[in-house]
Amino acid sequence: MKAVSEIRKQQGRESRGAKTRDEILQAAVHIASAEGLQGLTIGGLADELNMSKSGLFAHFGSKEELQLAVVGKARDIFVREVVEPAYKSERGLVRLLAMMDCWLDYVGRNVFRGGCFFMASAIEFDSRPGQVRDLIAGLSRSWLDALENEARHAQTLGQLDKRVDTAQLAFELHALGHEANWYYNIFQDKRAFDQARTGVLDRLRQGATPNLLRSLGERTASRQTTTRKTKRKGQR
Amino acid sequence: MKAVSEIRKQQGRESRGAKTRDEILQAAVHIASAEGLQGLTIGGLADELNMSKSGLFAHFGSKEELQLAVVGKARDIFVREVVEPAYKSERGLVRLLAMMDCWLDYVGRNVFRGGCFFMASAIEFDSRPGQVRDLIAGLSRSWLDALENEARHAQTLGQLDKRVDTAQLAFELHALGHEANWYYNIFQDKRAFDQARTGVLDRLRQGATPNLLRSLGERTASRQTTTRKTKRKGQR
DNA sequence: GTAGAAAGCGAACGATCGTGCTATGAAAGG
DNA sequence: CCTTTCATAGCACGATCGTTCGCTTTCTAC
Repeated sequence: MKAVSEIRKQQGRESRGAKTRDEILQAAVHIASAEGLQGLTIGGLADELNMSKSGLFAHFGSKEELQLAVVGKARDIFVREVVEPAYKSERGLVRLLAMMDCWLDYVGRNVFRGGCFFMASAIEFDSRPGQVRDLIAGLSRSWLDALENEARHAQTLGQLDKRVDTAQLAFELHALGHEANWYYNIFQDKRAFDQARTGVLDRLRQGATPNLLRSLGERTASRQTTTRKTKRKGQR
Repeated sequence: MKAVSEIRKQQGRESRGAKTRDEILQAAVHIASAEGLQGLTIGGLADELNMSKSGLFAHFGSKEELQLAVVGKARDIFVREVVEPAYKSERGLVRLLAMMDCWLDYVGRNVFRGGCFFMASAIEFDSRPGQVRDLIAGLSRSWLDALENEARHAQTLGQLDKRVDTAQLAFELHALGHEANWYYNIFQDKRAFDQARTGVLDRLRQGATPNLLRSLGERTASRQTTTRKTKRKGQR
């Protein structure tokens, strides 16, 4: 009978197996973000954790199952580090801005060793059919939809001009986030985040209704209608 | 003496070795764009070309050398398919727009099987120090600089407002290109290109001087100050 | 035509890949 | 305490990785 272990699970107390499984995934997610989900190797992962290959393997049964679990773990981390903090802000344009801010922050904090996990794995698996690809695509879609959703809500609140195409806005905001991650990781240059934030504010300002423009203006330095020159801080 | 083969080389006629080497790289570049530069395997590449592993290997001497050659070949293709066509346009904003157009076009034409080669390999190698990474970073930088350069030239021509931060503009245009590639490959949805082009035009329109605005307006459908709703064509 | 260089092939190397099978230790239930 | 279950370890497998070496074929220079 497994009644006790079931109860423990419900109480949040993890069984021994679930605990090491989580430790495995914790390490795996960082390796995968740097080396890729394919470059993540069972032997290498076992070494890093001082475990036997077979003992680790038994937790998943196949490499694909491990990859799926890793993606799931990465999603949990993304939710904890980005989604939840952003969702503390009030709904509407403020939350949309918070979502972008938290996202850029999470990239800059190197939450994953090798940059945003989902961007890396999306590109790695985009031409490799299978469950892993589908899962990644679904999660990417969710985040994109969340951005668009919040933009639409901002419209119903009268904070965003109703003529704005929210799908287009979400696409462009998402593009700025992606570019920041790419630029930061390939050039090791934190200016990427300044530029991304500048772009985000510009996009939002462009569609904001006049009364909201003032409140947004208070949060940041003023900016003329054309893109402002940012002083080069010369960060490597 | 190798005088004759030297002369042949100068005449553009390739030696036998150089010819097969080129065929190898041609195939390698497509595999690498889909499977990654690490997923590109010498045995698999040899199979695809009906060659022996060792015969193929002899052309490069090491896998890293092969990877470097593949990146070089990808650069040649990028120059032929994107840079040269765009550089036929007159300098200034027109050429800047052409650069973005050719770039998006090249992604949509699936010039590389697995999407834009450089985006994939940049993300794959961004946390993997070595010559390959450095080469990719350098080429990425060049393209970004080319965009900024053209924007600056547009300023000297009086086509672009001098207050525009050209680095910021290049960053945002580049972001739209990257996002289009990402979106198209992960969602198999060509609407990515419409959205990217909409964004590009919006960015350029935002910084263009009044007299140029008219000529740009002739090239495309008119568009109010806020982002216009694009009808969903429901592709795939 | 013949010598020598260049190009390509086949077999094999040690390492590492994912994946089984079996044994052993720890924990849990009765 | 005994038994059953679960977590982990050890070992070995076939496949494939990058790489080496020696041999054969093909081309080129004189």
